[in-house]
Amino acid sequence: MAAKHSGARIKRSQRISVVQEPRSEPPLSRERIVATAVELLDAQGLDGLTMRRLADRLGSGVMSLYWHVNNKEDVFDLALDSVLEYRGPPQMVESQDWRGEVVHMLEDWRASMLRHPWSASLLPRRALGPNILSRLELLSKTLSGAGVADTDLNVTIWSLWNYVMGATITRASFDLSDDDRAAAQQRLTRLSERYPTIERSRLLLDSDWDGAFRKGLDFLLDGLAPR
Amino acid sequence: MAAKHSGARIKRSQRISVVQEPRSEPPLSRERIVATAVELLDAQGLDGLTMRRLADRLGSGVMSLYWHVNNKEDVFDLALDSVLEYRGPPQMVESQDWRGEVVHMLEDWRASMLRHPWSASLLPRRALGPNILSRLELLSKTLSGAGVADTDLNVTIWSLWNYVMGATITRASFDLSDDDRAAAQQRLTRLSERYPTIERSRLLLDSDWDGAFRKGLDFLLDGLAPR
DNA sequence: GTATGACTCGTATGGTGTACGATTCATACG
DNA sequence: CGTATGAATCGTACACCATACGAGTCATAC
Repeated sequence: MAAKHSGARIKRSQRISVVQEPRSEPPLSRERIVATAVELLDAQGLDGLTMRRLADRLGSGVMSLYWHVNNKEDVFDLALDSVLEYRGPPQMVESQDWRGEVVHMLEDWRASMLRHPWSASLLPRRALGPNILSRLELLSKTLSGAGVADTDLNVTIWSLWNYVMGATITRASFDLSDDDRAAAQQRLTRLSERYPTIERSRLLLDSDWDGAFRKGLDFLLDGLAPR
Repeated sequence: MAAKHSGARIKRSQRISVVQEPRSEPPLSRERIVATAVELLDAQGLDGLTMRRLADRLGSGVMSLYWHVNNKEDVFDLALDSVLEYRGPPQMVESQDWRGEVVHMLEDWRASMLRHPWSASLLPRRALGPNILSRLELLSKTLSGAGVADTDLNVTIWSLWNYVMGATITRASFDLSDDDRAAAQQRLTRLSERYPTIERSRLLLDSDWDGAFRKGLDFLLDGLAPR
């Protein structure tokens, strides 16, 4: 069999099918599959994506998907990276506000993942796609330009990565289950003699996630800032 | 049907079975199931745990498990929390080194999860069990006692949580696939014109995970330290 | 006209979680 | 001594899953 994905995709002339019943669907393509997979993931979560449902939504047979895609993991990888594109900071001017740029990129990163809550928990488990690598490259360049020593660069980047990933995965998980969180806090209140401090601070009910993310990020950057 | 788990477990008198073929296995119990599930997860990973394999390893029928456990999610929850117990800092003396205590607990937490690499990616997706709540309680108490203002307490705790979770999930995932990482870096080298900075710093090959964790944690604590 | 290769799809296989009902057996009570 | 009760075990069955395989369709190139 020839290589299935030879790079260039051949344009198909419009279909003048007479024998088959008319099918309004456009032809399958990797792009359509990925876009539909993202829809499905957004609607039904990680477990909601099955090849059958994906094919149904595309109006195609299940096995047709495998022409455009190696396997289900492929679908995950492509959907994930398609959601992580970064368009850069708003203003065109060459800003010297490195800290602002870093914060903007990281907040945008987190927002992108929260728009597709399945993506956060997927990212660490899959290979790094081009869009996420671009983000890391930009982060490296900015920090390096801001004076972070080469010997500290990797630690700095991984610290920021860790913080963003932890924050977003946690937020995305807890967000899915407001009831669970209320139940957890209730359980906690019943056990307040065992966990008095986190009960008192209402740790699990604190819902200003965005503010907490920003504040913690500021603290972290304080610690990381070029000395 | 009566409640299946009524708290106290009835001791069974020893089996003097004559009719059945002798079975060396001890009777099923929640504890045995959880312990075996941890074994299986350690050996085969998250996807390796199936109710059938679990029953096989226990020498029991699949459906017998459901007497002791509600469903597969239950098994995950119980296995997860069983792995997160904390025994406290080594010395008995009432230490005033709050920072040392925090670092010790967080490093132990990370180490516990890395001993069972499936646990890290599971933790944010499941409800918080008693052992992890105890860790949070201890963290809260220590920080509060160290002078962190009540208004900053939640942000501080979540920042540490985020950092630890992100670091451990990432480490556990990358650890599973050394080949993948080498392949990724090779791919990166081929694309070094697109990602020059992270190529130069060999971001993906830096393998001093423990040192990086500790250094980043120090930076973070610098930022969080009571001002 | 016919050969090629891009593309689609039906069927089949071996896996999954778990609902349901039958069965075994130790104990409690007449 | 029954016999009734409920804990515990397990076989079977169902619906769903990813995907291997091979057969089919169709536009185009020669």
